[in-house]
Amino acid sequence: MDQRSDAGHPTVGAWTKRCYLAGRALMDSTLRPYDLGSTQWYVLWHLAHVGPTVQRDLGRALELERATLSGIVATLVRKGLVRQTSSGDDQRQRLLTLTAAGETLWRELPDLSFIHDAAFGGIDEAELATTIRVLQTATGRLNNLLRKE
Amino acid sequence: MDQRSDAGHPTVGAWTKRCYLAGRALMDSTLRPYDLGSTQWYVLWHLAHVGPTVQRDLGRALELERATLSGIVATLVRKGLVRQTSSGDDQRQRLLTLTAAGETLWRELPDLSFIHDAAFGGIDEAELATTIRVLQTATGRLNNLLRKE
DNA sequence: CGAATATCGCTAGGTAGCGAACGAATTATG
DNA sequence: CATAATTCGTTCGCTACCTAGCGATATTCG
Repeated sequence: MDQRSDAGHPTVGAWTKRCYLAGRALMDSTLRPYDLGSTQWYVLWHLAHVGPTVQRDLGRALELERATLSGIVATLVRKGLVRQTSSGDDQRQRLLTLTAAGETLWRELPDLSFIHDAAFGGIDEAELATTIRVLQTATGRLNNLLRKE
Repeated sequence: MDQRSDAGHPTVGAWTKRCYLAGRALMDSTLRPYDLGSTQWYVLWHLAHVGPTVQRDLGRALELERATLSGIVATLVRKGLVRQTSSGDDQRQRLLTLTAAGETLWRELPDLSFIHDAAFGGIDEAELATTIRVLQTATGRLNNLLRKE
């Protein structure tokens, strides 16, 4: 979504895309030596910090569709980093746990918080708050339109 | 790239992702009846407004890698909407032109500018300017880090 | 209780993005 | 001029997002 105006001057939409893709690119390139994608990293992060999690809850936490997470988990299982066991309560649910290999790899991984700091560190707090409010407003409006279709 | 903080409160990065994805989702769902993706729409837009364009220049205008655009153009060619001819000057270059079918389809397509208006319309100009500046700064920093790797 | 409904995870098929590597063509350089 | 370096577009293989639809399980409700 470039959303650049006809005149070619920069729009909020265009910068939103650029910024999102640049951040993801830096995450990806940092994680490339570990053969890990950015969203795979978030799954490991969650399992390492929160502990074993039912797939459904993980999907809600990371704001991913079931199908999307399903594929990412399959990759991590194939790599031997995550284990899927059937949860006792609900036979449909799958409980996700880090394997020993997953825990070992997690300890080797670099801290990725430097990316957010590098991007937004030192910027005036009020301006950051404004940015969040604008993006939040726009997102809400877009999701409203989406739901009405 | 969620980039949500450990505490879980919203970060600029998280909202950047949400906003970008919400905008693209609305574009995609608007274009679904025409069996067209958002970036395909941008290619048609450019060819309809600017005229026949060398693939390389189109890639720069839309800020897409050669490989990415290559695939998108292939799809549009397969659909019979765009024609690829070899440019006279440089035998490597490929000139892109709308076919008759492409021009016909373009005339039927809805105006998508309502999306940007719906998202950011009515928001204080100064706040929008701040948002752009923050995102622009962050993007620049991220790209700097990327280049240094 | 039994039937309709909802939810969980998976598969299939699609778009959009990337890097790496390659052939062909062009440009720069020794 | 000949060779080296670059550029253009393609292909390959990957991540990450989506919708639609399926089977199995839970839940709700008549």
